[in-house]
Amino acid sequence: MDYEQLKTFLTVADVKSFTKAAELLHITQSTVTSRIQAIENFYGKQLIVRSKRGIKLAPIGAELVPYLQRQMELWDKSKRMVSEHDTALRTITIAATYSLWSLFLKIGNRSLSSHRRKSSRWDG
Amino acid sequence: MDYEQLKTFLTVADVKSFTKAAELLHITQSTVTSRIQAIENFYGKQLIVRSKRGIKLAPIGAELVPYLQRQMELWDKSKRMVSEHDTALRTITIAATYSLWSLFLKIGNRSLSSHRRKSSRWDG
DNA sequence: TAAAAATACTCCATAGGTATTTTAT
DNA sequence: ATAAAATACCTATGGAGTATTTTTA
Repeated sequence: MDYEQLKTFLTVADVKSFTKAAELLHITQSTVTSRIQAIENFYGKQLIVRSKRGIKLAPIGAELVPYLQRQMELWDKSKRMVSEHDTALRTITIAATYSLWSLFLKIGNRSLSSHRRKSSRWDG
Repeated sequence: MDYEQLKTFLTVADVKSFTKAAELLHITQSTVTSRIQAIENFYGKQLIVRSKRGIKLAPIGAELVPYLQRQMELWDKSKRMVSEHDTALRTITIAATYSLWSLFLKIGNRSLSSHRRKSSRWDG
């Protein structure tokens, strides 16, 4: 399970729709489906119940959400730590919880550009 | 970044060797190299300094470790939650920290068998 | 040399897309 | 007919291995 899959799961859990989540995340619905399947395979259990009238979280899925939110927060925090490490600015930590997840999504994720190093290793 | 990459990074950070980490994790050294590179790409920064006499954590890498340990704990906790969800047993939570990481590795990770469901979706 | 990490290369699995199908309203 | 999720299919990327190379002790 990776970062994108986790984000997708939390979004689906929040908006209770695969299609809606896909729009918010700017990916296709089929990608949402496969990411959710990937997470369900990771845990070896169905986390989301697809029923006649829309979807809902399975009990274990609901139980999982706060843990995964916390994990997501840590992930983002660590990303922020790294990206702000050399900017001497000590910025205010935004203590948003992922319960207002969809708001966050509208703000958008500033994509951490994958700046790769050119210099040779072994150069300590 | 995913679970395996994170585990690999923490192992390398612990044993301060790619080769040793590879043995502990039962993967090849080249896989360790590429997983570390993947994490460094994720964060967009070098986390491990390869120097003349072995490797060491870059400052930001060291700063990151406790956060990533916490994240790993949450990950494992969530896996345990799910796998123990239907066994009525309320077992004792093992509150091991990942500072004794290599000990854990010797015990080995019981692989969560990827038990996939056959029944059709849409059957709520 | 010997040991450790990086790299080149290959193979295969997975991820993500488009288009289509299934299911229910 | 509409809407939502699943599936089939294709392509491209990435992951993991083996073997080799580079670098330093």
